[in-house]
Amino acid sequence: LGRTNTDNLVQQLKSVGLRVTPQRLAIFSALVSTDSHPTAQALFEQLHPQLPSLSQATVYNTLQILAERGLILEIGTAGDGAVHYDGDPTPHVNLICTNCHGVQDLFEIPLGSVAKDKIGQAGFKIHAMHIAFYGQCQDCQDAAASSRLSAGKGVGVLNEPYLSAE
Amino acid sequence: LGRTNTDNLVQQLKSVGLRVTPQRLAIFSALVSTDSHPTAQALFEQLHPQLPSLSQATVYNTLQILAERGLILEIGTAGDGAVHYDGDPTPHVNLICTNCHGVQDLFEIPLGSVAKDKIGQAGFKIHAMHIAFYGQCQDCQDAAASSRLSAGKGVGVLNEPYLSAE
DNA sequence: TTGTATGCAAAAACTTTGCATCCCA
DNA sequence: TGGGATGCAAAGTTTTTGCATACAA
Repeated sequence: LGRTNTDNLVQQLKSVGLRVTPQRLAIFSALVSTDSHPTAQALFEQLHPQLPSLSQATVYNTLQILAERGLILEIGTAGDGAVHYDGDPTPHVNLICTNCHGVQDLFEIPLGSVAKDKIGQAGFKIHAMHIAFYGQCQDCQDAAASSRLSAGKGVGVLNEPYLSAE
Repeated sequence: LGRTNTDNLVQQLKSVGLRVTPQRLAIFSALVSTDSHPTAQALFEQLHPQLPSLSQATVYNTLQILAERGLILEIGTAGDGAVHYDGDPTPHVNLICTNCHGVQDLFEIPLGSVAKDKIGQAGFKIHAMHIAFYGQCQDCQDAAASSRLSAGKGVGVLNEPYLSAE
């Protein structure tokens, strides 16, 4: 991994108010560098040989905080029992195989009647779908506003249209 | 719950080749009757008092098989560590609060620039989104075709456009 | 230096499994 | 009756927590 890329990751960490540690950089970098969608366990096993001092707790904590700050994306479950992570938080579609639990990405979000064609091109047979927006409900916003408890640096709110009409 | 409603659930179970047992009916019915998106644990705790013989394993197994057959929907994680279920498999958007982990439904799927307005009406502030299609990847289809191992009753494939353009 | 982040290990929580029994079709 | 479904309890995974130490800023 070149310096440029590492610098970029460092910038991102700093931009959301996180300290830059070797462990964080390793975890973040590994996730961003892969097209797979690993679990905390998988990342730990991948990194541990090179970074023997790394602990599982750190991996879990780090992934959680990176997702919280919007640097990575938490993918629910892929049908196995564990949480998977996606190093690219850019809005995109995941094609999740209910058989092998693999996850493919589709960056041109296909909508309307176009969906079938695009996804069909990937040879993917759809059984079910799930669309989720993560954020804060009205109640939690109200509670936060009145209690001032969550006055820290919050993550930004997406302001653009998330989906193109075609 | 009236007889009509129960009959409907019974029909659904039979239509996907599942036997009708008191436990299944109770679990299915409880999930369909609520607007919340409970976990296996939550359903167990809700039903156990009325159905003392019910075991946790049955709840986990039943939810898994109902989701497999498309009668209910498995929602990845809501940010807590557990799998949530949605009693309505009709394609719709979930608004998941990263603070309280509550899940709201939005049945008119808002797309394009309409998204912000519709979701804004719900008072929801979006931080991230996730769109997922579940199904079978090309490799698994090929493997199934050649080995004939998964020759049992499969779930149907969605054939209609999943999302309306507006 | 100061508060965050880490490592370690134990604990908690969630989920699956094996097997004998039961019971729906 | 026969194969699927259940209950029970134990085991397996995944994830969180507490606390002392280390370290980035």
